[in-house]
Amino acid sequence: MNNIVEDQNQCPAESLLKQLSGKWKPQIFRIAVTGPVRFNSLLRQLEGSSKQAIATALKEMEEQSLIEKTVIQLKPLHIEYTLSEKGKSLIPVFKQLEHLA
Amino acid sequence: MNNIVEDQNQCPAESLLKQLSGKWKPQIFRIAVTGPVRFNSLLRQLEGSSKQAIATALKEMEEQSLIEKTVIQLKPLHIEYTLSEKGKSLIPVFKQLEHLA
DNA sequence: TCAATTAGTCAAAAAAAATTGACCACCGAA
DNA sequence: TTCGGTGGTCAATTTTTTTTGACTAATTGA
Repeated sequence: MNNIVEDQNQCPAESLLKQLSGKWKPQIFRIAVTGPVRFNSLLRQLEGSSKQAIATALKEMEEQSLIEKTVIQLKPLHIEYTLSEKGKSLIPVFKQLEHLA
Repeated sequence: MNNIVEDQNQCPAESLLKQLSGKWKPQIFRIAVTGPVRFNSLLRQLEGSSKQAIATALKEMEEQSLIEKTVIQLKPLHIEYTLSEKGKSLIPVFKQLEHLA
């Protein structure tokens, strides 16, 4: 997924485009725009998805620093995923895409 | 690549994002912004690409109506690919992405 | 006539992405 | 103590995407 050395991107948009590519990432992003997001909640909202699908998407988005994972509580386990600053900076791009579509 | 029936997209940005996904499409798009583009010229510009790679990307972008194929001349064969209106409408999105990157 | 350029196609193989289904551990409520 | 919810992991398989390399066919310039 990630190329750091091999990508000497002549095309700046490309890397951001790649970070949002994948079957579930755009939908997760869109839901995350509205507020913090939880694993099992996503699983229920995204019909046709699976634990694995969600887990992979969240992990990659976290690695790309699009979202941040926060342990809210341990005792009854409660984890939240939130858009990072970088993630938030992509909101206008999404808005523009939605405007076009 | 295309889902028409199965995609009842809740996520409008998603389909446009998918149309620009693929290893070579963003780069081809970016070059096409600067003017009409030819097959072998792309092949030379995009290091690491191949005829097949370029052909597939161009074909899909044409199917998605992002670019238009025009036969300029037959006798010495000359074909050009140009951004369509839909393609041009994505330029601001690209600009925004480049601005962020 | 030979070489290069134009713009491709086709099939096979390799690599990457997505799906499927089993498994885990912990907590809380009934 | 069993059931449902929390948030995952792992391995195997399937599907999709990308790569590789051979092949085509017409035209132009030397």
